Amino acid sequence: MNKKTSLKELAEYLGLSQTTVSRGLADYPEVTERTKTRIREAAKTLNYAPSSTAQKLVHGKSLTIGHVIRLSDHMTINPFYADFIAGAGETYSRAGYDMLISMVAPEKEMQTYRDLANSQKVDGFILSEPVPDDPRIALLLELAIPFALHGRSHATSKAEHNYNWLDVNNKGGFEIATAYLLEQGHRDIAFVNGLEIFDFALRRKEAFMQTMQKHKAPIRSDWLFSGDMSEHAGFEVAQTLLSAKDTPTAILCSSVFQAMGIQRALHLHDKILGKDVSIICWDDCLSGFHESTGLPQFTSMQSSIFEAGAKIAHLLLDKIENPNEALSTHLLEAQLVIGQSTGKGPFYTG
Amino acid sequence: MNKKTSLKELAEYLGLSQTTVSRGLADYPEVTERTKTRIREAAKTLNYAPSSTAQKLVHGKSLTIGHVIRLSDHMTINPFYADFIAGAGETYSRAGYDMLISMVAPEKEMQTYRDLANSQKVDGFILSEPVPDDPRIALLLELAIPFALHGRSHATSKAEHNYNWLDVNNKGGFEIATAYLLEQGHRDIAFVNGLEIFDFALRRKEAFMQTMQKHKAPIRSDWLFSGDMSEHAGFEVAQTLLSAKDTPTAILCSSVFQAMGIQRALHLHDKILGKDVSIICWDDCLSGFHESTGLPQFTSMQSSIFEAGAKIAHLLLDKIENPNEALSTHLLEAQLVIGQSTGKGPFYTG
DNA sequence: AAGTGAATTGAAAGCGGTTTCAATTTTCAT
DNA sequence: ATGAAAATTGAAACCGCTTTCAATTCACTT
Repeated sequence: MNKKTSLKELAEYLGLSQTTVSRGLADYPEVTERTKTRIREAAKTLNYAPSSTAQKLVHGKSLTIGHVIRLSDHMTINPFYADFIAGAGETYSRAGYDMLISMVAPEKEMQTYRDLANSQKVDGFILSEPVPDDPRIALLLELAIPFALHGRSHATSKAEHNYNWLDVNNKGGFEIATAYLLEQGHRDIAFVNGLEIFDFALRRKEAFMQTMQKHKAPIRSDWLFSGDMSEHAGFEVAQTLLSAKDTPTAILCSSVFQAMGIQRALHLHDKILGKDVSIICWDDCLSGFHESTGLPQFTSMQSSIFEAGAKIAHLLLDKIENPNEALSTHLLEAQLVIGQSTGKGPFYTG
Repeated sequence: MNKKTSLKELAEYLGLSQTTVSRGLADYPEVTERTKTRIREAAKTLNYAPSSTAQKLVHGKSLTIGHVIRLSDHMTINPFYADFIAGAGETYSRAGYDMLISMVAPEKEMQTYRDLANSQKVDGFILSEPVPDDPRIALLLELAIPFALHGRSHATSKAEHNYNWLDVNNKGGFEIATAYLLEQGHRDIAFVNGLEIFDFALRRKEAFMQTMQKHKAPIRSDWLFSGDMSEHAGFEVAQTLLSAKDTPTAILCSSVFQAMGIQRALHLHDKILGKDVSIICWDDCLSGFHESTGLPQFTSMQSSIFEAGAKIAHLLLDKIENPNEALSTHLLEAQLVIGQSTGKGPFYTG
């Protein structure tokens, strides 16, 4: 239980002043190379490392980025978030920043942002899964703390958009997906969305509706679903769809999980995926789901959420280190990747 | 861009000393209720909150727990870890601790532990996914920093076991699972393990082998697999199994993902799950996979990894706050939950 | 040898709090 | 009113580091 050595002790041990030792360790030019070496060696033998707390205090920055994660009713964390965070975390550590993660019940969420900002535990935040007029945005603008938004938040009032954001082109992506299904000869397409309180889900819906209309394809309101992006939710929706007397020939859905649930239901109803029913899903490229080996199972719009995390971390760090620079925003494009879950529809005109 | 108010400013504003104000905010008994109220109100109007950095410095603790996550080759994060962290994080915030997550490439892992400990950024660590003779354990014991281990690490040398651990009873769980399959009349059972470098995988294998032997059931070495706990890995294994001329009637596997991959292969081979082939899998109760609604799809050994996270966080905080107390260890039991993936085998003797 | 500018080094202030210990004010019995 | 005890308050030290600014040492020129 060796108590940590302090700078003072190290300086005494060396017979130097704290000043010189501090400078030597920080590689200041005015310290002789000879003394620097002495200092470094002594630091090594005494196992000295500066207290980051003390450094933070003197520099007035926490060098820490906050991620507040709202635990849902079931006290769980969105699996996509893990990959997102991995991407961000990698960038932080490269830049010398730490990542502080706070998991809180929904009702404490706002206060958590307040506390973290006021007590200066973090220099900035990353916000995820925005809803329109997201209250967190208003709060953080009020607190005047830097942040970056993963996604976009439609603001009804002409509130300032004084923050960096990064989003994937949800609308463009689902336009491509819908158009692809139509081109392949599908007209009876069901749409299984995420929860339509979130900005991304609203954009995806817009894309589906507009593309269907543009191509004069019928939109059946009983084929529009919105819910959890879980396997179970996908299964339930598909059960409903497949039990009706007329069924769609294609389904556009919002997550790989939903797609898997739909697939399970298809098997139950003896339908063949990619033949009787085609599926396109949004794929955030969650790790461990489809190894790079092997053909992708589902035709999907792919976009790496890991990469999104890394990029948005950069956006935030830029903002923190150059607060007065122009805003930067970033729109990632999703790729249509043809898998085994889509085939020609009844209206195909080669 | 209101600069943060400091204690000094608040004191001046109130015409009091910093001492009194600090005490007032900390609710010391020697401060009159009247002044306390004054102080609190002033703090609110000036929007004052103490700098956590300064507090940490004076108290000599960081009130932060470190989780170091090794990013694998594919720069991804184990999805189970998300739930585990959610459980731990919840406990931390309840106890006034923060969670610092560091994502690092494998080669930097050890140095990261060193740096975090030496710079006193964290008061302790949680270690996950131990291997036998885990080098991290040796390191942290040497650094004399508290930690708790999620899992166990078989130590060949009689190294000190001077740390708290929490594990789920992997061996007991798979004994139950194997025995259940045997009781149901299965003898030709394949075993699909996780990577057998990890402690938990070794224990599970031991359980399978011993239980099979005890029941005089044949163990076929070409039916023993070890690999990633991914959907893809499960699929590949099942493809191999089902393409051979004789196939097992049951498969015991290590994760829900593997089970799903196996299920996919079964469909491809026109085998019916729970009838032609039974599956039992280990289920860490990952969020979003099976909602509480609906029957569980797979027969499985269930254990909540969220709960494990919460419990081990307590173990660690205890250790930090009472360093000299006796060690505590905890073994969670997994529950056998009968789902739709198991049925009677050919040797069933009702 | 003296003087000058450059290269090193160190004392002390400061970052923003907490806490010890002494000083001041109140309270209350005499 | 007076003094002692109790209740409040505050000055200053301290946590461990960085950095300003002044002091010292050194290298060279004249």
